[in-house]
Formats: sequence, structure tokens, C-alpha cells
Amino acid sequence: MARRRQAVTIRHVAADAGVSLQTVSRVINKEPSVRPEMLARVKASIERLGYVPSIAAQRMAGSRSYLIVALNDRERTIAGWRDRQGTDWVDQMLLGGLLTCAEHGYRMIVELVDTHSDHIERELRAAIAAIRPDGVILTPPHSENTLITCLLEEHRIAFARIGSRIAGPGFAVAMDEAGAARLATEHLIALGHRCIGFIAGPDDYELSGWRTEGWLAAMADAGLPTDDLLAVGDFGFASGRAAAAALLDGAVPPTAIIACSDQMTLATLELARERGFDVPGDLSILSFDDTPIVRFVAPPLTAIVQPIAELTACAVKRVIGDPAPEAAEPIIVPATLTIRASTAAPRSLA
Amino acid sequence: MARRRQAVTIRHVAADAGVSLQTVSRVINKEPSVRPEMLARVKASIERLGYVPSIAAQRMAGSRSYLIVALNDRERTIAGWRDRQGTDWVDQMLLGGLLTCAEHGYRMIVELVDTHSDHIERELRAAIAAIRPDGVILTPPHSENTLITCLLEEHRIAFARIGSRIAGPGFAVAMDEAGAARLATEHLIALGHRCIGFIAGPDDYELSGWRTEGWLAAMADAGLPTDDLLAVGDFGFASGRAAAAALLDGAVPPTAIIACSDQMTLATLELARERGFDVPGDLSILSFDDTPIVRFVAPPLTAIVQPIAELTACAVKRVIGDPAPEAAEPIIVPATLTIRASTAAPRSLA
DNA sequence: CTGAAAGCGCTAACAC
DNA sequence: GTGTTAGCGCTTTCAG
Repeated sequence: MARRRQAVTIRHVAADAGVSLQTVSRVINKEPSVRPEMLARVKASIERLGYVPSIAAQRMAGSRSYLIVALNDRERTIAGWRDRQGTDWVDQMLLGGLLTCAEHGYRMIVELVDTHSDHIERELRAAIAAIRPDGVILTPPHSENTLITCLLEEHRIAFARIGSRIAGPGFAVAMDEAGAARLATEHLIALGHRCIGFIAGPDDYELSGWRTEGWLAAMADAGLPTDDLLAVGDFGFASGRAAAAALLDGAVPPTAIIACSDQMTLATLELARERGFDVPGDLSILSFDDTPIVRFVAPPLTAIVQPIAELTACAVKRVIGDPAPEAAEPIIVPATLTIRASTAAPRSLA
Repeated sequence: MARRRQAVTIRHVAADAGVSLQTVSRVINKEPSVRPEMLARVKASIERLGYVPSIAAQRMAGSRSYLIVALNDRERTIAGWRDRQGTDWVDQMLLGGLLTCAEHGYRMIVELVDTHSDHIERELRAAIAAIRPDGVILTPPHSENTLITCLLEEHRIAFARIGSRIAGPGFAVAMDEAGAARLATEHLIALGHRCIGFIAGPDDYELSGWRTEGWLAAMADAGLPTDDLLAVGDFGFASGRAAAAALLDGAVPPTAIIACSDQMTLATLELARERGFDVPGDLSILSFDDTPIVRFVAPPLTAIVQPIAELTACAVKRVIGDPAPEAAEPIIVPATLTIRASTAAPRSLA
């Protein structure tokens, strides 16, 4: 292999501009203590020579590495890619993470590590030692893995925990679950619905509670009753079917149903079909997951979309901005709603 | 920020093992000239101390950077992510690229650059200067951009061109288009079809010709005629509809149709439906793109799936293995077929 | 405000 | 075979 050396180094720039290396370094690092005149001269040389500092050299000299590691669960990530079910979690992460990194002159490296493995610590230590990243973005289920967070803290590496609300080391960045439920509910209310059923997720997920609260609050704000309008599932299809049946057979049959997962929503759709309901004519349906299947089913489902890209963008900004992983308020990012064909005004209003 | 220094360096290992730095370095780099005894001693120290070399330092000292850059088109990639249509191109690339890199102790960095922009050269130069990658993986449409390939060659950086067959600098790695068409055709033949229509892509795409050849060859091998069984589209929906109509209204109405894009296949499906054909009972349909919509439509479509992950894996292996970007034979990777519900034996056989 | 010196962790090139 | 020397490109001291 050719002995690859940097084509144009800080030395060339210094010579070209007739200043010391140090001055060039100061310009690169945007230090304030440089006379405007020098600054201009150096900048001109950098531009002319097309100089770009080597991140390896910068790291070596004790500065930043300009590298951010995104730590994903190996098994889940690979399984998702192999299934090709279009779970675009990683894509959205890249969208938010990569672009934000690029904006700030950073690069992002995706690392896959086993959660359950005993050598997770070894893997992480190795990655840190090899890459020496300035920051790490943790994704579920790593976000609340204390083994990881402790290690990162010990190494004094800034990190963000996506999808976590637990205060603690690192920045917690999560979606506004309650707000999302409220958004969904208000969309339906605006359409004219008054009986809006809600199929919540299982109680052992903290977010289930937050979502239910959002629905309750939105209903209350609109002066609408919620009695007999709440059912609970486990995110799976079967439980969704049962919950939908309970709602539809209940004392106050809803004209719209919000379900907290794509599977439960699909189950609701299936049941509605079997009963001869027109969707959205007789029943509006809204999903809390915006997976591809939800987009290609007939009718395409209105759905809450999780702002993974924004979460990651926030995470990167925090991690870059403040290298000291001080405990901070969790950052809550609002969800958005993608309106498709499964929600409409109830027939009674049409 | 804390002055972050490597926790355990080559020096610690050397001291611990009672050898010189160089010996440790030799062990790290798997150089043969180390006595087994020393080797064992050093390895033990490395293991005990949990030492992992810093890639920054390795690069600085003139060795490899253990970094591979995957160069993707900015606009397309971002558009794909934003659309959330589940084009899992990047995912599959990551699947193949990331894992292969990891196996060999490399990391992959995804870089987005504008194809059309004038500053593509500036962007690429900057990335190279900053990262100093050992290799670059080019994806369409960069794969045949001579500006890029020349720059890479000039910097003597190994690179692979995915989806390209043009010989030249770098390694060309592409799917076996003809083989894919043959695979599709043979699947249908095995099912009992004798009249198999083919909707080709536009002539200005080289791969259109290859695919058509594959179909022709498979038909010929089976002793089946192909007259009046070939139609041409432009990959779009409307052209697919017209092509399908021509086939169905032709002299020898096919019992199965292969279309060279998901849109043309969907158009064929729509037309078949309108004519009261049962799919696959009256007409089997096979797509050449395995996009999500193809998987969620009813019936789910049998489709050729492009081996992006494997292509990328091959590309990485080549680039890592042979740093000298000598011209080499293009590497052709076979496609696979995912059988779903849109293909079956023709009714006449049922 | 600017420059000179030292060194980050590692490997290339030589010596031994 | 193994150890020694000299940097890689940059930023940190610390002087001027």
C-alpha cells in the first residue's frame, strides 16, 4: 500500500499564510484570540489549499475525535434488516443523526452490540478504545442499561438515551406520548367524533399510562365522556381484536377507535370489516405505529408517527454541545400525525 | 472537557509483558516474525489489560485507518428516508457492509454527497482528508461518476462500485440480472406455465437487455416460444398497464407475466383485476422489485430480491483485501426469488 | 495576541 | 527475532 500522507497539512497552510502552526490551529478551532487580519489571511490559505484537518490527528493531540457512536442492539437491528418488514427505525435514526452530525462537522458510526451477551462490556470498551468517540447515542433497549451508562460515565463520554425518561447520567430524549395521544384524539374530535374508543397498551409499559392520560385529557377538555370507552391490549393482534370487540359491543359503541400499536389497529380493522362496518364511514381507525403495513393496507391508516429522526437529532446536538454528561431534564419531542384514509367525519355528520 | 487519554496503551502492554513497543505492535499487526513464546506473553497481557489499539493513532503512524466510507447520493437517500416508503436500500447496505466491516475490525461511515452539485469534488476531498478511509464503497449513481472514481484513484484509495459492470478503476460489483430473469422464468416454468410474458424495462438501461436475455434463454432452454410475449415499458405504472394490455390482448395470451419493476407489476395486477382475472388462478404475476408495497398488496407478490446486502459485503471484502485498486473482473452476485402468493400453477393444470 | 516546544499512541525504518 | 529511533498531524502547554 502506498504510504498515504495527508496531501495538505496544517504546516502547508501555515507556510502559505506566513504564520505559525499554532495560529492556524486557533483559526480551525474558532478561538477568539486571533486578529481579524490574521484570521482572514489564514482562512484564505485554507480555502485556497483546500485544507481539511485530519480527525485522527486532532484526536491524537487530545482534542475531539469528531466521531459519534450510535449504539444499537445487534440482534434486533439485524433481525429488522433481514425481515425487510420496513421497520425504518434505523433509517430514521440515520436521517436525524447523520445529518445533524454532518452539520456540525461530525461523523456517525453505527455500532451493533449484544444486549444480553456477557461480553457487552468488552464490546463497548473495545469500541470506545478504538474509536474514542466524543459522544454516544443509546437506543432502546440500551438506553436504560446501567452497565452501559456507568461505563460511559466512567469514561466521561457524553451520551444520550433515546426513548428513556429516567433522569440520570446522560441526556434522556423521548417522544411526548401523552401529547401524541392527545393529538390523535383531537384530530378525531375535530372531525366531529364524540365517542372515541381507546385501546391502550399493557400496564407494564410506562408509556401506556402516558398515552391513556393524553386521551383522557383531550376528551375531558372537549367535555366528552370516556366511560366504557377504554380497553387494554398487549400490543398484539389477538388482544387488539378482543379489545375492539369489547368496545364495539359495549354500552357506548364508539364511532372512532385509537389503538396503541399497528397490530391492534389492524385487528380492529379486521373486526370492523367482518361486522360490515365501512371504514372510515362507520368507524374511524387510528394507529399509534406508522409501520409500512399500516400505509399499504386498505384503507391506508391515519397514524401517529414517532419522531425518531428528531429524537436522534436532539440527542446528537446535546451530546455535541455539552460534553459533560450532567444530569439534565429529559427532552420531550412532540409526535406528529399522518392523516390517511382511515379517519373521517362520522356518518351522522356527513 | 476532561483531557481524555487512552486508558491502556501499547506502552502499558509492553511494560506488562516485558517487551518493547515494537513487539506488541507486531503482535497487533499479526506479523509473522514473533517467537511463539513472546506472542503468547504479549497476547496474554493484551487480554488481561483489555487493550485495544486506537485507530486514530494507527492511522497517524501511517498504517490503516480501519475506516470504510460508504458514499451515497444525498438527495436520493434523504428523500428515501423522508418518504418512508420503506425502500430499504440503505438498510441492506448497512446489513452487508456494517457486519462485514465488523468481522474484519473495520468501521463503516456513511457519507452523503450531492451528485449534481459542483462541490461534489470539494465534499469528497474534504471527507477523504478528514477521515482518510482505507476504502470507499460507491453506490449508484456515484458508481459510474468518473469525477469520483478519478479522485479516488488519484488518492490511491481502494474502492468498489456497486451496481456497475464497467471495468475500470475499482471493483465493479453487480447483481446477475440475466440470472435473475432466468430464475424468475424457471420458477414459472416449473409451476407448469408455457406462455410467460415479459415486460422489459426501457432500452436505455443496460440491465433491461440483460434481463430480457435471461428470460429468452430460460424459455429457449425449456423449448418454449417467446413470440408476441415480450412488451416494453419505462418502469412506470402507466407504461406497465399498456404493456400488460398488449400482452393480454396479443396472439398468445400469457398465463404468467414477469414485469421488470414494482410499478409495472402493480399495473399488471390492476389490469388483471379489472378484467376479472383471478391472480394467481388465471394469471401469475412476478415482480422484479421487492419493495414493501409488493409485500403488502393482495395477493403479496412473488418477486426477485436484489442482493444489496451481499453486494455490499462483497464490495467491503474486496476493498479491505486488496488496497490496490487494480482493474479486476466485475463481481456478479446472484439474485434470489421470494415466492409469495401471486404465482401458482396455471388453472389448466390445477 | 502570537510563537516555540512537547507529546498524544502508534508504526516505519532501521539497527542490533 | 527484537529493540531503538524518528516521526505522522495536530493541539496542548508555556513563553514571549
